[in-house]
Parts: sequence; C-alpha cells; structure tokens
Amino acid sequence: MGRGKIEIKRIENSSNRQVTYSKRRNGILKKAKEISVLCDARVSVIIFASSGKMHEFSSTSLVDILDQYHKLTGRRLWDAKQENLDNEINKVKKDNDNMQIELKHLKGEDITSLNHRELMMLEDALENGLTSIRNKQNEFLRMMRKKTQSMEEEQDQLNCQLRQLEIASMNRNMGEIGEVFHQRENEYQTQIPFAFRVQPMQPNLQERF
Amino acid sequence: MGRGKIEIKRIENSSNRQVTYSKRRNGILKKAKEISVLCDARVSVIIFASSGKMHEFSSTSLVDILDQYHKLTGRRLWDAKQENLDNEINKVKKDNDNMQIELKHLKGEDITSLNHRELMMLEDALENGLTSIRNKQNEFLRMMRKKTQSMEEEQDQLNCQLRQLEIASMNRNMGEIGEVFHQRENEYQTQIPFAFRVQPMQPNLQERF
DNA sequence: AGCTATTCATAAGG
DNA sequence: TCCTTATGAATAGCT
Repeated sequence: MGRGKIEIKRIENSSNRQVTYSKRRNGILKKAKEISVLCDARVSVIIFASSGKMHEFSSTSLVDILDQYHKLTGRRLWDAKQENLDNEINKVKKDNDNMQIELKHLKGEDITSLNHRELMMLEDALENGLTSIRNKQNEFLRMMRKKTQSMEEEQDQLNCQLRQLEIASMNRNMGEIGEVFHQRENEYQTQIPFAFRVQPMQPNLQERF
Repeated sequence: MGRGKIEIKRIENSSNRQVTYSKRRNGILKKAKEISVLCDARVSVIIFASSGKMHEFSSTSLVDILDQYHKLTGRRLWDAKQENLDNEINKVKKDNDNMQIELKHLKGEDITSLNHRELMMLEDALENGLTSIRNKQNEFLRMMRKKTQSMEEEQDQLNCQLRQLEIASMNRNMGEIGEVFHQRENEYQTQIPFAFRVQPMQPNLQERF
C-alpha cells in the first residue's frame, strides 16, 4: 500500500522513519478503536516512538485490561519487582529490630533475658563507649584551657601596653611642667625590656620642642 | 475495504463478528510488529475477545513497556501496593540509618562531629546503661551467693544424716555380738532428735529372732 | 501537511 | 478455519 512496496526493516532515513511512524501509528490506533467497537473486544495499545514520546489507546481502563491479563496468564508482571521489595523490606526490618534491641540493651533496658556472659560483653561495650566519649570530652577541655590560657596571655600583654601608654602620656604632660622628670623617666624605662617601651610615633618630636 | 463498506458499530451477527475479530486482530498485530521494526518503536498490544481469549504483541518485555509508561505518565498501573512498599522501605531505611548512627555514638565511634552538649547527653546515657547493667550483675551475684549458701546448708544437713546412718549401722553390728550394748545404744539414741534416728524397715524383726 | 498511485486488509461468500 | 475475490483503506513516495 503506497507508491511502492517496502521491506519490513528499520527505515534508515530518519525523517522518513518519523513520517512513516506517525502515519502507521494513527492507522494502528484507529484499527484498535474499530475492532473494539465492531467486535466487542477489549484492546490496549501503547506505542513509544524512539524519541520517547508515547501514544496509547485503551478501550477500557488500562488497569482493568492489565488486571484481566494477569488473571488470564497468571503471569504476574510486577511480582518479581514486588517480591524484591518485600524481601528488602523484611531484611531491613529485621536489621531494624536487632538494632532496636541492641540500643535498648545499651541503654540498660530489657536486659532481664540476658545471661551473665552477655551482660559482661554489654558492660565492656559501654565502658569502651564511655572511655571514647570521655577522651573526647577531655580533648575538648584541653582545647578550652589552651584557648583560655592564650587569651589570658594576650590580655596581660594588652594590659601591659595600656599601662605603658598611660605612663607615656602622663610623662608627656609632666614634660610640659619641667625637665626635672626627664631623668627619672629614663631611669624607670631602663627597668622595662625594650620591646615593651612605648615608641613615640614621631621619635624626635620631644627634642624639637 | 472488502466487498462492501461497513459501519463502525458492533457487528450483531455473532459469527460475522467472530470472523471479523479474527481477521482484524491479526491485522493489528501484524501492523504493530511492522511499526516496531520499521520505526524503531516500542509497542504493546493486548487484545481480549469478548469470549475472553487473549492475544498480544510486545516489541519488548511488557514489564519494560509498562515501566516506561509509568515513568512517562507517573500513573501507576499496578496497585497502590507498590507505592506503599516504596514509602515503607524508605521510612524503614531512614530509621535504620538513624539507629546505626546512634549505635555508633553509643559505642564511641564517629563522635568527632558531636558538640559538647551532645557528648554530655551521650555520657549520661552510657552511665545509666552501665548502672542498669551493673545492678543486674549484682543481682545475679546476690542470687548466686544465696544459692551457694543454701546449698552449703543442705550439704551440712546431708553430712549430718550420713554420719547418723554410719553410727546406726555400727551399733546394729555391735548388737549381734551381745545384748550388753542394747542399753548403751538406747542411751545414745536418746541424745539424738527423733527425726534423725534410723528407723528399722521391719520394726519388730529383732524381737522375733 | 496534502496528493495519489499502489499495495494491503478485509467483507462477503463458499 | 481457510480460500477467493472484489473493494475500500492505508500508506510510500513525492511535493
């Protein structure tokens, strides 16, 4: 049917293929509709183009048709999947239960059924846990202490610098009154390590005055 | 197409309907095959005759096609059952993960990410657990001690009875030698509480001889 | 998308 | 169900 016969094999020309697909798809869907009306049949047609686009016809609900398919063939289309899910869920639930029991035991609950040996093992586990936790806590504490210490040192230094600044500014004020204090100031400064002495921003400013 | 045009409505003549069904069904299945080959399409056709008999064509596994259908439409063709299972499994897996983490924490593993507060709570939980376990252990110990004690008492009693039996049998043997000892035996027995005295199986046997 | 020559599907009958 | 055949439908190739 058409200007020429065609071989039934994949149409390599992509646009030809697309056109043929579209025409024949409509043909099939139309015929599906027709047979369902003419012959009182239940029909389901699902077509996916290679592009992924879907077209379908169902004379009745697809679910019903698949239901009937299931009843008739006994082939359970989804059972493999469902069985897998069932198995997985059972496994996971079992794990869950076991963990729940273990958790309770670790919290000291529901331990009446345990024998001496099991209790000893539990005790060991708890002690190990406690040790780990306490080590971690101690590590915390040590870090905190270190931090505190370094902060204290920093603060000391800041206080020291502050005092120096105060003394310097006091001396500056004194200098305006008389030169007498210059000697004593120098005496005082020799007792302080050089690094802690306040350096005037403009070193020779005092000499210039 | 055919010797005459027909209206698309149910064919009332049952045998005509049956013949037409058979012919058109084959036509559709053939065309489905053809389009799947020609155009690289995935096709599924399921047809039920009114009699209930089924015919189908699937270019690939029907499950795959329905899977694709599901992905594309979001419509689930098989019960809510599967969806429920999916949900359940996700929930249970989540629980599982949480418990696994909790277990690890209780065992002192993977605790680097915990803050001080969390560590303290963990420590408390562990201490409580340890207390419970140790109480249980102590209870065990107390029970064992009690048991041991009562066993010791019982043994003492048994030893005592055994000694009595030995003495009694010794005295019996003595009695065969002469009556002289009868008096002394009686004297001795008066010192022992009645319950502990050995009763002869045949009480008057000695008098008969 | 529309046209049309050609092939195909199938209704009716046996 | 199968065969035959006349006929209408579907469609391949082209525009």
